[in-house]
Amino acid sequence: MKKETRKEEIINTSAKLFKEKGYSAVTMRDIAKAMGIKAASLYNHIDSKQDILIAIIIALAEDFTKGMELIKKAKTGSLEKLEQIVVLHVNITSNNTDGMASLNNDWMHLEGQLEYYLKLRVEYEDHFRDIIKEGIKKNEIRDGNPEIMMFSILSTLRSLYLWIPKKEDVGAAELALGLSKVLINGINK
Amino acid sequence: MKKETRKEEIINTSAKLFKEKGYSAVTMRDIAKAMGIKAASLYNHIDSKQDILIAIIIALAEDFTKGMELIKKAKTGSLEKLEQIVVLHVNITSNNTDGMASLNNDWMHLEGQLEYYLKLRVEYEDHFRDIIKEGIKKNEIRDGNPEIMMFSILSTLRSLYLWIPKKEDVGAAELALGLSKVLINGINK
DNA sequence: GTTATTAACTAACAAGTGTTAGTTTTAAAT
DNA sequence: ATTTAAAACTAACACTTGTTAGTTAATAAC
Repeated sequence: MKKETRKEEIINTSAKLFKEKGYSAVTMRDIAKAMGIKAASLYNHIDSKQDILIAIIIALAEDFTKGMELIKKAKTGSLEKLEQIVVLHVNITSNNTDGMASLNNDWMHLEGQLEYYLKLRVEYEDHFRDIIKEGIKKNEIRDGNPEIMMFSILSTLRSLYLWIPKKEDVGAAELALGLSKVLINGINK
Repeated sequence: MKKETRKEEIINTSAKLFKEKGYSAVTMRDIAKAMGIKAASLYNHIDSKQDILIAIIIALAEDFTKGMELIKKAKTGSLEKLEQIVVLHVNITSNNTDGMASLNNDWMHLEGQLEYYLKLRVEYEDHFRDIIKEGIKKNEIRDGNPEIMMFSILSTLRSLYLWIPKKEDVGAAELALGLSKVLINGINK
């Protein structure tokens, strides 16, 4: 655990505020006040408000891309791959619930990097869908609408940032296991 | 279909813009421009920007509350009740995808009615959880963490507003059916 | 055809926005 | 002790924000 730089402090403080009110509703003065300094002082460490948002979102998006690369490569079955995706989301989200709020809700306020972000997201979803389709073909996954399946699972995983902070008692491993069970086997007896 | 009043036009236009950029990033001038009038003219029909948000969110929240009342009363099994909840979400969301974006993402910007909104939401979730717990007790639902089950299903249903506009070819009934299957039975073969 | 009523307009306000310039303090290096 | 660099400060800028006041145009009622 190396101690975070002032810049990282700004980014983390901003992410926390962005989670509460959204990027547009948070002012540079809000961020400064939360750190006990003046707004102008922030500019000794960052170039603009926009740069803070980019730092938060792009780092996370690339984490997901890297994780998906590994899962794609693995020579495991479709259901194991889906379980690994669940673990990926639980892990990344556990480490940065605040940032995940921006990734989910404030990506449209990206200015220079919007196209890059969208590219990463589309690729991620394409790989996700491929895993499901492959599973259906190999008879490991029930025959159904793969679009609905992906939407359902991904919606749940994308909402984890809201849920994890409220359930601190549930460990990451336990949560991933419980989620995998529900997402893969449903709730029907 | 009675023709919508000017006030309703403002609310619907606003909801559409709020969905794209969020409440805070949309200005009264944006709303006016989208309607081909000047910002000041909006105030002949509404009292404040805040009132627009309240109109969008509270109406939807009360629709959900009413729907849940009916489902709660019904003398059906737990799984049927869950299916009815899916239908409720699909129907309300299909009729107002734009408004659902505000309900999900901009509720924290409610000023006078925030507590009321939160009360409705907590009650809704309480009833939802009760249905799952009842189902487990009656052996209709797999024995597992009811909190995770509710979170998973509700996350999916709350994301419908993102998904329905992209899949216009899938009808409401068909979607509700496919979703129920996936949420209740999972994807495992 | 005059009168109300509705809904648009122009102009402006006070407060808040991100950001810059220039200066002072703090702390480390020589 | 002096110099240097990092990080804080004050003050201000140009612009945008929600909203109000006062006025004019369009529509319906009599």
